Formats: sequence, structure tokens, C-alpha cells
Amino acid sequence: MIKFALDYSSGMPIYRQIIDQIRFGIASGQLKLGEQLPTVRALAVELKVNLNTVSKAYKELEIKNILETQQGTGTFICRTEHVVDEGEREGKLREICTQFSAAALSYGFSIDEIVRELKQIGTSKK
Amino acid sequence: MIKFALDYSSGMPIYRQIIDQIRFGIASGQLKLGEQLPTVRALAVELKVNLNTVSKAYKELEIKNILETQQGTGTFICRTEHVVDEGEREGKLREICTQFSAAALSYGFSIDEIVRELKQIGTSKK
DNA sequence: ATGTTTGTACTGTATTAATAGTACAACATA
DNA sequence: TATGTTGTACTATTAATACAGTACAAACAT
Repeated sequence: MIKFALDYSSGMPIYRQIIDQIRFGIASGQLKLGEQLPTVRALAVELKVNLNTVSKAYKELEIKNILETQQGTGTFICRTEHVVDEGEREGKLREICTQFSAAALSYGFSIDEIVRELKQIGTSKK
Repeated sequence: MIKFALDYSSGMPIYRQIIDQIRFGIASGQLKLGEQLPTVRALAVELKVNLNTVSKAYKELEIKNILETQQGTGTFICRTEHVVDEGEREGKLREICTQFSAAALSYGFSIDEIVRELKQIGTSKK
């Protein structure tokens, strides 16, 4: 299962952040074919957003044949190919890193400091 | 002078993209202290957006004392140094890195990928 | 059969973002 | 002084986003 993380300060719509994180989660292999996603109500509670917002995200992904839904059962991953191409993945990585580095640099931190801290975080978990 | 590039598919508000790109430009050294930014009208034409949208971005940066404006003359960078004590600095670094890594992981990027991209950003700027 | 859980479909409301259009005040310059 | 440029301040409109609340149909569990 994936761990969602919303960024309310980014300005990107919530339903879109959910969509992206599912798509990129599939692309990275964290979400596997046939895997069940959280129910709309469960994810709404977890993210502290409205039920309709989660539903909107799921529905858009179902239209793209990435998710499959069954009333009374749940929502499942039904496609793991070509949900994001390599270019888009690279672009997203660059986007979030550029945005982050701008914030970090404005605080007076150097790239080296950031990298050191991130490596620290990376080794401390599992 | 900086080259602006809007991404209309990202869902991020335009005025916010402008803000981010100016902040990143300053942080990375592309925009220097005292440098004049494009006029609101010029940038509005260049980006094919409304004058008010550019104005909104500039105004928000002026409130944060990042820009300085003079009617009839233009808008200028008046970067302010960040002064924080060492303890606060360390805490802040950990805070923003932790938050960022969570966001990046939720998109399916590994710490290694992030670090590689950040180093790329770090080496490409002057 | 009954009740619960699931996704879905509404209505309505509030806020934000972006636009168009207009007008004005501050400043620079010819 | 006169003119043009710059940022600013409005009003009004449209669209998107997110929310609350309610209700319903499909599937499942008991």
C-alpha cells in the first residue's frame, strides 16, 4: 500500500495530487496489478478531505482504465503499463526537486547540506 | 534575466508558478540583487496571461520583502538574507527535508533518485 | 433476508483563480 | 509642462475546486 502525502501549500488541487501519487506509485512498482486501493471513505478520513474529492480522483483514473471499481467491493489497480512514461516521470522528479531546492536555498541551505540530510533520512528508515 | 515557463497542465496556479520561478531564480543566483524584473504588462504579454495575474505574484513577493516596487519605474529584487541561529537552522533543515522526502516517496521516487537530481541542479547553476 | 460496506449521484455553498475592462497615482523623460 | 510608462485598485464575470449533506444501487457478510 502507498503512503499518501498532500501538500496544501503547493497550490496543486488535492484530487490531482491523489491521481498523480497513484499513477507514479504504479510506475515505481509500489502499487501492483490487482491491488486494492483504500476505500473512498477511508482515504478521505486519512487525508482529512471530502469523500467527493477522493471519488473524483478515482473516477478520473477509472476513465483512463487505470483503476477498476466495483460497487460494494472496492477500487483496484487494473493497469500498470504506460500509466506514466519515462519522460513524465523525469519531469515530475525535476519539478518537485526544483521546487524544493528553491525553498531550501531561500532558507540559506546549500545543496550539499540538503543532500547530506536526505541521505541521513534515507539510511535511518528500514 | 530569467526565462519563465508555465505549465498549464500541472494544476498549479499561474501566479504561484511565477512566484516559485522568481524565488528559485534568486536562490540559484540567476537573479541578482537590485536586478529589475519584467514589467507586469511585459510579462503578462510574454506569458499570455492577464496583467492582474502577474501583479498578484509580484505583490505577494513584495509583501515578503523579496521584491521592491516603485510606481512608474519598475519592480526590483531586494533579497533579504535569512538570519536564524544554528539550532533553529538545523531543525528547519531536518523539517523541510523530512517533509520533502515523504512527498517524494509518495510519488515513488527513491532517496537516491532525489539526491541525484538535486546534485544535478546544484552543478548546473553557476 | 438483513444489514453493512462499497462506489456513485445528486444539490447546494463557499472559496480561489483567472480573466476583461477601466481608471488612477507615482515616476521618468523629452 | 506634457506625455508615456509603471504599478495599483477597482468592478464584474467565469470556471474550477472543495466542501457538507443526503440518498441510492451494487456487492458482500451474517
